Amino acid sequence: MAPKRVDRQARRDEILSAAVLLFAERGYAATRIEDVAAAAGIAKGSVYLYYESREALLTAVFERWAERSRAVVEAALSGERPAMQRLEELLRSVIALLAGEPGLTRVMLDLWAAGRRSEGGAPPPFDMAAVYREYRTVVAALLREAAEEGAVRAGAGEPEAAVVVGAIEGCLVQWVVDPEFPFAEIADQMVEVCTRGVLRGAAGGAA
Amino acid sequence: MAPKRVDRQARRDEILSAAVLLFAERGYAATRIEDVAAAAGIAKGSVYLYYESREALLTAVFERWAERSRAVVEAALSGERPAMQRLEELLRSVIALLAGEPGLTRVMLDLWAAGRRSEGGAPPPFDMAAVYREYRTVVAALLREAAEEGAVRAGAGEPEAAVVVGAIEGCLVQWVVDPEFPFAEIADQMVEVCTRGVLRGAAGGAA
Amino acid sequence: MAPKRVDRQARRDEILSAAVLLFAERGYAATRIEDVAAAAGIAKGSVYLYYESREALLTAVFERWAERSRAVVEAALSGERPAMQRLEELLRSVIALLAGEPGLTRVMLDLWAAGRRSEGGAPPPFDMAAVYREYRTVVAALLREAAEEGAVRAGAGEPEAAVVVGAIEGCLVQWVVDPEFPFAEIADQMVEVCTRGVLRGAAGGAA
Amino acid sequence: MAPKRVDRQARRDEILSAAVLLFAERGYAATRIEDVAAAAGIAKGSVYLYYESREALLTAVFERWAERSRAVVEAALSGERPAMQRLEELLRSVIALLAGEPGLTRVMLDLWAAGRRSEGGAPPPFDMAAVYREYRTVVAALLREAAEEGAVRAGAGEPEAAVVVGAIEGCLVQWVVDPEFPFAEIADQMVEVCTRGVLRGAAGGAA
DNA sequence: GATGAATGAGTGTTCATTCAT
DNA sequence: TATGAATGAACACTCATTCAT
Repeated sequence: MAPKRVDRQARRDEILSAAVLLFAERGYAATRIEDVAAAAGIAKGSVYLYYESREALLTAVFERWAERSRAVVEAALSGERPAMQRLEELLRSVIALLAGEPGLTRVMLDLWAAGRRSEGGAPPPFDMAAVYREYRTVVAALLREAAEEGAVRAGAGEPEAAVVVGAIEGCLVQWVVDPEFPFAEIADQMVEVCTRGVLRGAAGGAA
Repeated sequence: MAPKRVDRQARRDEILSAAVLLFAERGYAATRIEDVAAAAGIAKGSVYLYYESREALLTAVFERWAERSRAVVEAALSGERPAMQRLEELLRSVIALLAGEPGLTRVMLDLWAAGRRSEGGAPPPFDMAAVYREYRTVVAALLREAAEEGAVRAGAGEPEAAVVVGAIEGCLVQWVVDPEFPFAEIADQMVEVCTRGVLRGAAGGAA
Repeated sequence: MAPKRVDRQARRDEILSAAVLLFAERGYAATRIEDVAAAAGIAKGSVYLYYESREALLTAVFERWAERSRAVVEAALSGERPAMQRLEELLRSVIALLAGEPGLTRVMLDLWAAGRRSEGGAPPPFDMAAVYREYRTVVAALLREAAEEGAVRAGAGEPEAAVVVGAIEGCLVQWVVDPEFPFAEIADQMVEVCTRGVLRGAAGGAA
Repeated sequence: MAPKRVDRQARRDEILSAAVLLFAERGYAATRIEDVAAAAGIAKGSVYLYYESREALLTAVFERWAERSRAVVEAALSGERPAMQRLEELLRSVIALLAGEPGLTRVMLDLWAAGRRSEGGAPPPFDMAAVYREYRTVVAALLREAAEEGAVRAGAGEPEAAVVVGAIEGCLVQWVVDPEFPFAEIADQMVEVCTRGVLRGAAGGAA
């Protein structure tokens, strides 16, 4: 009549954090449920009280990241500043988010990979492609707005947005592949190259 | 001469091609040695006559790709054109290489992932980080050269190079994650954004 | 008196009934303690307040059935009618019992199976063989009595009793294996075949 | 080029025999794949080279038994003797088959049980009910034929057939549950009770 | 060289049972 | 007494690798 009380969500988070740590360290493929359990300080079977399966853990990582990502995007977009300013802010926010969560970020590789899956049967448990689609849409919208405001070259659209998004993700890749890579430290250059390019005599106002 | 050699190499290549195909399709983790053997039209055990282990196959994929990559870089760098022209050519070549080998390219995910590995013991069987380091070095060198020629903003160096390299890799990611993504079709925008940025009136007639 | 007792027994019965239902539906092997608990409307752990173990549940099913069975046998045997009449009554009672408790009956399979068990170590928790031994003994006794009364062929004994008992159990098997099988509906034929056989010109009085 | 040769069917049979032995001894539920492998003198994984799954092993037992059963039935039915003679022969053959394969026979329990399965999803992997349906059909046909020949009571049909079939299965149950039970030894009584019943003076010299 | 049967370590998942509340 | 979270032994199945032929 006095059932044991447990903060389910808290426990879920603990487990997930342990999983993120391990996934980041050695990758999803090399991480056993038992490792996660041990890292979370519980028994193997207990993981299943909170997550349906090993894959559900990866999905949860995706969700944690997607949530963070969404929050950052929304925060960056609100406000009345000029579009270009909001874009720059968005880029800096995303970079800061990624730089601030190295664990979550290094799992990205596995999230990208899990988005695939064919043959086997089961469809991917989450839609990574949609995330990038949305990023591009948002950035493209800002670019168009900025073009209207005269700040950006007319005609800039999704392709340009893809490159901007890509620049960040691509730096991320370099960081994931090489922890020495100074991802956080080159935020300025990411923004600058995206806005002004590398050529000399680039237009004034930006960055 | 060494007819056996020729034969042997041919067979190695066949197997590797089969492996690339499968790795691209379903990922390294989901590809069994037996699948590779079947796709190559040989028996499971025979794979081991040509490759030490399953992982050696992935390493070989890396090597095939690194080789192609090196060739492209070298080709793009030679010649006497202005540095900026060579850089643009390099970017276009790399993009063309990637776009032209979708299979190899989609394995990139697994190559990135295999570059990690800790705890387990064995060190990564190949050094992905080195590849990007080299890319950056080459691009940075071109940027500096171009700066001396007055084409590029003074001070551009490794960080800017990282962003340029990242832009391509980041678009690659979007393509790998979403086969619908028009990677090859946005080559121009990759180059343009990297060189001139998105701002209006940025850098003159270049690119 | 012992209100707790009453309560306790009532609860035990509820749980057991839930178990019988589930065992009948999907078999003992496929029935989890948690299923039983849920079906009984209590928590998993509470089952253990009433039954030592999962196996104890099966044993209790056996006991419930053995009890019913014993009651029926005793009821059928009492009285002063001719032995043959008592035998027929016994058969009909047992058939009615089984037909009237489809749930309990369909668990028979698991009770038979649990009677085995070797190697593992623990001896069977209840003695199914003894039940059939007793059935045979009772029936054989009736047959002998009936023989003395001139109703039954002289010499009929345990073997004949086994066949009579078997006829019922065998029909039961057909029913358990195939719910469409009209077990209850062929009570007459079970009795008739056992007493008069199938041959033409069988002696009068029976059935 | 000289692939190892193995008599696949022979190996399958060896494994199956080992399985039958163990299933008979301790039941399907208590028999681990590893036990079967050990009993067959091979490694765990090798079992899977010959059988898809643990359940496939049980299905194979069913098939081995169904095959034997079918052969016996066919053999008993052929010939030109009076129907009643063929029926008796059929009964004796089936009894002999069962008595001669104690292992196979004691697995019957698990075959009966596996014929059920609900809820879980997957349909039963084989159809035990169909076997008994066929038995009844065959016996009923013989009874009708015998009735036309004047040997059997007019009107005897499926219900009577069910009882006859049941008598054998029911004795089987008693044997399975109690290895001491003299199944083989009471063949005569099974036949006699089924044909002439137990009543005195019942049906004349038949059987 | 080529084969594919054999191996057995490795792992996700289940579930009876325990026990703190 | 009742609960249900926690445990961890158990087990089916997979697959890289080996090796007899």
